[in-house]
Amino acid sequence: MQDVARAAGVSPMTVSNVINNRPHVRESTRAKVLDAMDRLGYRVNVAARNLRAGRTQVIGLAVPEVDRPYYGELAARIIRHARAAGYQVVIEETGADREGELEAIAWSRNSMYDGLILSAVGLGPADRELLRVDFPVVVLGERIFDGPVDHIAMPNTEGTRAATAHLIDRGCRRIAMLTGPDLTGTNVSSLRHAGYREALRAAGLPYDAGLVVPVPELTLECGAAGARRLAGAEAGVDGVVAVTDTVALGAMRGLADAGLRVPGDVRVVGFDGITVGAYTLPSLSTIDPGTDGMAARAVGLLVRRIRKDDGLGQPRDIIGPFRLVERESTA
Amino acid sequence: MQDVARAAGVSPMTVSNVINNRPHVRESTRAKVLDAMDRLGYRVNVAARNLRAGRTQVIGLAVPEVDRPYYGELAARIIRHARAAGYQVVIEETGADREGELEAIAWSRNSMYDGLILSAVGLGPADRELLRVDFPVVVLGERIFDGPVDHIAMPNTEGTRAATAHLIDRGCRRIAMLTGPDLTGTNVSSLRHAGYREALRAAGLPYDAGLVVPVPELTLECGAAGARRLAGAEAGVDGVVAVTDTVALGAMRGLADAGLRVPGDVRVVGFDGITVGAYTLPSLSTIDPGTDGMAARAVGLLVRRIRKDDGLGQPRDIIGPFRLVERESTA
DNA sequence: TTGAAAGCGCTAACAG
DNA sequence: CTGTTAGCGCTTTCAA
Repeated sequence: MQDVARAAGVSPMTVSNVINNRPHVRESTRAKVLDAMDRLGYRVNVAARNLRAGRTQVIGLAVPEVDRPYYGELAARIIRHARAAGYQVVIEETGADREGELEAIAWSRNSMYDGLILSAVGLGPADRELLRVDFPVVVLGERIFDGPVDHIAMPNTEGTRAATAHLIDRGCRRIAMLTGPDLTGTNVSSLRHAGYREALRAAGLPYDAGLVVPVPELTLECGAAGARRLAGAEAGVDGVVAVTDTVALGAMRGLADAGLRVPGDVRVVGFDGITVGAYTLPSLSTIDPGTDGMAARAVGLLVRRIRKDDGLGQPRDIIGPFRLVERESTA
Repeated sequence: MQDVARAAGVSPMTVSNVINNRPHVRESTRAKVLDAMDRLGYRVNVAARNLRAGRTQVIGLAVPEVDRPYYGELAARIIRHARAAGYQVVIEETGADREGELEAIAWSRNSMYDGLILSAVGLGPADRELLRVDFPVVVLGERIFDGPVDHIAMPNTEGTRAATAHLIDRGCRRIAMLTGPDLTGTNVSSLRHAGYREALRAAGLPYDAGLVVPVPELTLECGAAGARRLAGAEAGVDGVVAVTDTVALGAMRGLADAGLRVPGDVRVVGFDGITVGAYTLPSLSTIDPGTDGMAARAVGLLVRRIRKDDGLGQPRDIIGPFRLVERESTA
C-alpha cells in the first residue's frame, strides 16, 4: 500500500479511501491510484485489515461429519446465507463427539472467527455452562434449553412421533426403530426414540425393546447392517423408523438384502429430508425439518449477535416446524 | 497480551514464548504466565499473528456446489488432510461456472488464504494465463495441461471409455449417454463423452446422436428427467452411461418411472464413486477416481508450494488412476 | 479533498 | 533465561 501510495504520489490514506470506495476523492486522484494499483498488482492484505478492524468476516461451522449428506446440505445452505451477509465460512469436523464440539468452541475463541455455528450432537444440558463464552455462538440441533447461547432445535421428538404415527396409520403394527448408540441423555437418538415410544403408546401398541436396534454410527453402512440384524432376529416386522435418512437408506438396502420388500413387506420412514431420498427406489418418506430455514435463522441470529444488535435480548430457543413427506417407502 | 504480561510481571515476549511452547522459559515463569492468562481469560489474537507471520494457515477450497455428494465427500477429505497438515479450510461455491472460478482466484489473492484448491469445471485451456498468479493454486479435475499451476486431473476419458466398454462387455448394444449441457471444449462432460464415443468405436458400434442426452445440470432431478426423456424418445436402449453418479442415480429413478428395470432392461453406470451408490437399489456401478488420493495429493502439493519447498520444480500435471466398480446396476 | 500520526496484537532479531 | 526495539499493513482521528 505504501508502494502504491508512492507510485501514485499520494498518501496511504488516500489509497485506502479509494479501495473502500469512500467519497471525497477527486476523480483524477482516484484514477491515478487505481492505475498504480493495477501496475503494481496490489492486493489488500486482509490480515492487516482484520487486525485493525478487530474482526475477520469469517464464521466457523462445526459439524459432526461433512460427508454425511445432511451436513453437506446444511453446510451448503449456511455458506450461501453467510455469503449473502458478507461472511465466509470455515468448516470444522467435530467427529460427532462431545470433546470435538468443546474443542471447536475453544478454538473459536482464538478470535479466528467472528462467531460459531455449532451443530451439536454430543453436548447435553450438563454442558450448559461450557457454552458461556464471550463470543457469539449459535447451537444447532441440540436440546440445551435455557442455555447461555442462541439455540435452534429440531423437532426431534415431535417429528419422530409423527413419523411413527404415520406408519401406524398405514397399518403397521410391529414397528422397529433404528437408533444411534446412546439412548440416554438428550442426544438426537434418545429424543427421536422418545417420539417413537410416545406414538406407540398413543396408539396402544406395546413397546418391545427387541425392536429397538442401536447402530454404532449414523451411516449407510451401519443402517444396512442394523436392518439385516433386525430381519434376522425378529419376524413380522412391518415398519421401520430410522433415526436419520442416511440410516433409513442403508436400512432399505439391508432389508432388500434380507429378502424383504419396501414398502410391500416393511414400510420405512426416515428423518432429515435429504435430497437423495426423493430419488431412491423406493423414494423415502421422511420428516423434513426445513433445513434451509434453520440455516437462514442460524446465520441471521449469529450475524445479529456479532453486530451486537440489541433488541435480540436474551438467548433464544427456537424449535422449527416440521413436515411429514410421504413417499413410496410408506405407500 | 500486554495485560497478561503486566499481570504476570514479565514482558510480552515471555508471554509469547510461553504461548508457543518455546524452550528456555523457567518453569516458575511459565506457571506465572499461564496463571495470568487463565485469570484474564486471555486468547491469542489470530489476526495479529497472521499479520506478523504473513500467512493465515487457511486454505481456500472452491467447488461448484457443496451439496452435490461428490463435492461433499471431496471437501470432507480435503478438510481432513488439511487439518493433518495444520491448515483450516474455507469453502467457497463457484456455481459451476467460469466466472465463479475466476472470482475465487481473484479473491484468494486478497491474501486471506495461503493457497487455493480449485475444483474447476468451467475453466479451459484458454484460461491458462489467468491462472498465472503469484499465489499457490492447485487445480483439481480440469484439464489444463502445461498450465502455470499444479493440476490433478481425473481420468475422465479413460474412465468413461472403461465404463462404456463394461456395458458393451455385458451385452449392451444401444447405449445412451447422459451428459452435461456443453460438449465442446474440455469440460468434464465433453471429456467423458469422448470416452464414451471411443469405446463405441473400438467395439464397432455406431454413434447415434439421438442417444446422447444433455441435461442442464448435473443433479438428481435433471438425471431423472433426462432418463425419462430418453425412455420416451428412443426404443431399445439397453445401457446408460451417466456423466456422474448423481446423474446416474437420478437416471435410475427416471428409468423406473418410465417402467424400465435396471439392470434387467437397461444397465446403468456412473462416474465418481460416491458412497451412496453402494447402497441404492440396485447398487450403482461406477468409475472410482480415488477421491481420497486426489484430496491427499492436492493438499500435499499445495502445502509444499506454500512452504516454498524446492524440489517440486515445475508445475505438475497428474492424472490419477481409476477403478471400475462393478455393482448390481450392470450385473 | 488530502495527509500525518498513531496503534491494532503479535513476534523476529538481538541485547542483556 | 528474559527484555527491548521495531514493524507487519491497514484505518481512525484529527489537522491542514
